[in-house]
Amino acid sequence: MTSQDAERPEAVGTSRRSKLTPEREQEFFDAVLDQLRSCGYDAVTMEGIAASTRCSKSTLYRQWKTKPQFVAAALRSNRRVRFTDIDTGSLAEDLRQAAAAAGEGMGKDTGLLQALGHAVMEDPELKGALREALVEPEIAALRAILARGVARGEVPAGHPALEYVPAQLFGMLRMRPVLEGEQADAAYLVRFVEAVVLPALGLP
Amino acid sequence: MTSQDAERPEAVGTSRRSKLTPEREQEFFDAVLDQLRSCGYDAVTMEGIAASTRCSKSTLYRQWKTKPQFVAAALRSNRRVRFTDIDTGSLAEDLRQAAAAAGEGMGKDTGLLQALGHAVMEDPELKGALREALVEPEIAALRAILARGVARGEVPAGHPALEYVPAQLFGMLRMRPVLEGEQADAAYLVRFVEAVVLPALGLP
DNA sequence: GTGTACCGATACGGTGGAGTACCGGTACAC
DNA sequence: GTGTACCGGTACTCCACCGTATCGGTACAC
Repeated sequence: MTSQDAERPEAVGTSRRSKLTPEREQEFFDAVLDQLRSCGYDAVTMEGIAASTRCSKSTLYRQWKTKPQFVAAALRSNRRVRFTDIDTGSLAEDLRQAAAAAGEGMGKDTGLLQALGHAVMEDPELKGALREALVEPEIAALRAILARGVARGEVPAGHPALEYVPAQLFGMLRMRPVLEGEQADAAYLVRFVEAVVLPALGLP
Repeated sequence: MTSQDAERPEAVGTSRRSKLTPEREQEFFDAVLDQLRSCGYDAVTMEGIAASTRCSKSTLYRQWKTKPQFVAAALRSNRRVRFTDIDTGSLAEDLRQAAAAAGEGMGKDTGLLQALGHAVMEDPELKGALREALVEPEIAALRAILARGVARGEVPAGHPALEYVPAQLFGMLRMRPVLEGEQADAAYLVRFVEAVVLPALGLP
């Protein structure tokens, strides 16, 4: 219960006005993201977050001016790319691993994408944070995988199926729950890659 | 403006208590659907719908007990399938036409799907209405197209890419706006079908 | 020890939407 | 013509949330 900061090496000489530790801040963000995923954007309330993290609304409003800014900050805190480490030397295998990685951990990010749906339309800051935190890094990493495959000569440059690969992966991830009522897990996505993506690219 | 019922054969002997004509009812539903598409579920308010259709909240609440029930009724009124008329005798051409049809008119339905995102989680009635009105009919029609192709021998039965076709189409429709910021129009979807779906099925 | 500045709690004003209640008008039945 | 039942309008209660203000407690600086 008490402030369990122990030592916090980065916050020594610098002028950190807020006494909130980064860990504490992350607690807020995690609460926001959980709430977003489970109940949608409108269900994220400053009062709810304050209550569930045992802080006060004042504290939240001291750090972030408005709710959209708060949510945007939480999104940015979530930035982390899953596809960057993938580089097996074979495009087919890279794509399989990307599919597996997507299935493993990305139900979460897809949930966020879903939750923010229309809220994004109205607040440009939210929109920017969403793209910056979730969409663009993953897309870029995926395109890098594809570019390496092209550079190795596995697929001819400009192959018409190339441009659709990222959207296909994300699309399947997003649509399977809607169409079939089941999560798009790693096994499903790997099967999809092997049944559709690889053949479309002319790979075995 | 006046009650333009003319004749309404179904409402003769039976006890139709409400004096609302079906056309009037459809006005309400259209307002709900428009609002859903443009601003999301939480933006649909009984007061807003009442105002924009020049009826009174009382009227709405006389017909439907709660807002979710009202929205569900509106969804069900929207049921209409777009893919059923497609049957050119060639699977490739059928899929091209389906893609075009999807691009033409279905930004609308996809908008609904998006708008209802999480609201669906909380109200089973809404969830049922959504599936019943939007998801299942289109999927079924698409599967029928595929089954005809299989029956004609254009694609071997059990081809692994078959099961993914509906999700692919819906997925692209849904993800392009997110990933590229542009609508997935008919031309885009037809190109996608030709670049990915047909090759994956082993069609020219 | 003293000061300062932040934290957590709580109370408050303001807004907006869900439902409800009531009322006058009117179309249709008979 | 009279009655009935529904429609549209409006006013109302209730409630949840945003964002602000105020206050006591306390950790840390010096």
